[in-house]
Amino acid sequence: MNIGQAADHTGLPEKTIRYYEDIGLVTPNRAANGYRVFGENALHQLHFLAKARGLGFSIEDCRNLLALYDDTARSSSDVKAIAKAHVATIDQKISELSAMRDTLSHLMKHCAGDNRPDCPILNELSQGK
Amino acid sequence: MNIGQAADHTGLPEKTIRYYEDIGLVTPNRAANGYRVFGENALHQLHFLAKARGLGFSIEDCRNLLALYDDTARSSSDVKAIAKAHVATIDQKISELSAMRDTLSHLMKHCAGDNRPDCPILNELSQGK
DNA sequence: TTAATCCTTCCAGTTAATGGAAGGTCAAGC
DNA sequence: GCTTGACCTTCCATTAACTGGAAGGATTAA
Repeated sequence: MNIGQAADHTGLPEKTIRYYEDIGLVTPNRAANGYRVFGENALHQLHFLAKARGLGFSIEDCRNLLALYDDTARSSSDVKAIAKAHVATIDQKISELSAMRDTLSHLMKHCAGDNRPDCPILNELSQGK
Repeated sequence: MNIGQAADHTGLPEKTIRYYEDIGLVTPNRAANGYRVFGENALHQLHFLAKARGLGFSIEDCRNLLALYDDTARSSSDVKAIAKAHVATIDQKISELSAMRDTLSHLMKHCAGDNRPDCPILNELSQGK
């Protein structure tokens, strides 16, 4: 299977697949003409990557998860630890974003949003040390 | 005021301040020795930037907000529109992160996290087209 | 005078791709 | 056999918003 089909199969852009090979996440074979050939194994890895990235795991997390997947002597606790750290990161981001959201929507409630220049949003941004 | 003091005042790293000058967000004066000199105006802009960035506005948003701040003939609706778009972006991110979080914590609940290799998290990542 | 800070510019690296140029390969149709 | 178009290759540059570090000039205190 060439890269085009692999892209169709996994939903990953060709560029992304080439990039994943570049950084050593996948290693497709090569045909005599230099084209990448994706066998069942490589395709499987791409699917794995697509899912893991879709869940927000970093590339390095993905690398580690793939290694654990290949390691039949793994401990599930290692996998769970990665997931746990990732959830903590997500929670952190969510709470930061929520705080921003609250502040902003509060300010917006007090901004007339008309053609006059007075604006509580700008006032807030411009004042205070 | 030199860049060190400006950094202390605003909480922004010196590097970041130089970067903001580089991209044209602030334009401090220069002393005879080449050192940057931050007057009241520049310092004020840095505070503004620190707050706006703290609320997650992009650099381009910040550029536009600063321009609106300087424009006394502005319409508050222009400011509000930027804020509104930003809140929409934040909401989008929050919902994506929440979805990831839910999926992950569901998977984690079913992962023993012991020294056995069986792992529902890996199973999920590795299967399904 | 010298050592410790502080300042300068410039170059490279970060994350995870994405865009585009220049060019080789292949399959179909005439 | 040739051309056309789709598909593939590599390589270089760019994105966002900084951050790190090197090399070297300026200032200040002892």
